[in-house]
Amino acid sequence: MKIGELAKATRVDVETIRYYERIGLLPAPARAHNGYRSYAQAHLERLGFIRHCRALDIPLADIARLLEFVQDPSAECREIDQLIDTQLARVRARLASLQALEQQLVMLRRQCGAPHRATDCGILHELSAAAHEELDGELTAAERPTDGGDRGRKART
Amino acid sequence: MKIGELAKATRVDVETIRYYERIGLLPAPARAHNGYRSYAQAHLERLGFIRHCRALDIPLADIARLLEFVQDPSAECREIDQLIDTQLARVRARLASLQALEQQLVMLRRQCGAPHRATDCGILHELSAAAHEELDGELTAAERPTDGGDRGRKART
DNA sequence: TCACACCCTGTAGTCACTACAGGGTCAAGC
DNA sequence: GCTTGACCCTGTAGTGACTACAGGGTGTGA
Repeated sequence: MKIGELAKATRVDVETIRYYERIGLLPAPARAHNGYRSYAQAHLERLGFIRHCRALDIPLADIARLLEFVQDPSAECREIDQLIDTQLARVRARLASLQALEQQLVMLRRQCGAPHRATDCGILHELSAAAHEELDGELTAAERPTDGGDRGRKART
Repeated sequence: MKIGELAKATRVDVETIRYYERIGLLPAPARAHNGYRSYAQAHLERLGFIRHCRALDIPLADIARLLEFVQDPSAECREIDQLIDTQLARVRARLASLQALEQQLVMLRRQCGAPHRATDCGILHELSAAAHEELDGELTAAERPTDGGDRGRKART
């Protein structure tokens, strides 16, 4: 099947499929006479696996590890458990952080109700007030944006 | 104060401060005779504001908007409310998504308890089984990784 | 003087995509 | 046969919010 067909079958974007191939997550398929990629059933299954993992927010590096286990019948299940446990911990940490965030946003939102000027806006006052209490640890569970924390973080070894 | 001092005072990384200056979020400060940046109190306050917003996961573009309101005393509070409401909605959507994710991971984790081989791993079977039920909409609330959804997404206009 | 912490600019990399440029292929319709 | 639009290709760059590094300058205490 051609890449567009695979994309439709798995609901993974064509460009994402090519990206996965480029980074080695998905093996390069055979090519038709016209240079088009020609995917087999194994590719469909593998991409489905990948997609399922992505839906669980599992990082690509971990997915690669899981795929290794799929290929290695002698591997121990323990590591797989650990991967899922790690992911579960990540999700839970993020959940806790977001719950704290929500609370803070709700409280912040309460600072402003009736229409008035920006100068009188409780939200801005609250956000600005924080600047003076910075070292008092006012930002507790939301001390750092944990969501974007990995954006620029380099795992260089 | 020098950049390192500002970084320490606000707990924002030196490189992040320079990044904020580069993108215009933080005005360029005066320079000492040796070319070093020399920050005033206003910078400290502004950066504190920014940091507080970041801690609330507010995107930089929205923070820039909020900062405009701080500078514009005649602006209406309504837009500030909307920004916070939008962010609150984002956080809540993400919370819902993560909660669904957690449930799925918990159930997935249950597929595996006792030590055994990867071939017998219920987790792998479950992740692989999804590949055959792809079009049945098994991936519900976690249909797409919503967290990374903005990673490659381009808001090109 | 030396060593080390800090500072500078500019560039590139992280993560997981996503978009685009420029060009080729295929098939249906005219 | 020609046109058109969908699909395909490779290679490159951009997204958002950082983060790291190269190469070089400054300041200060020992």
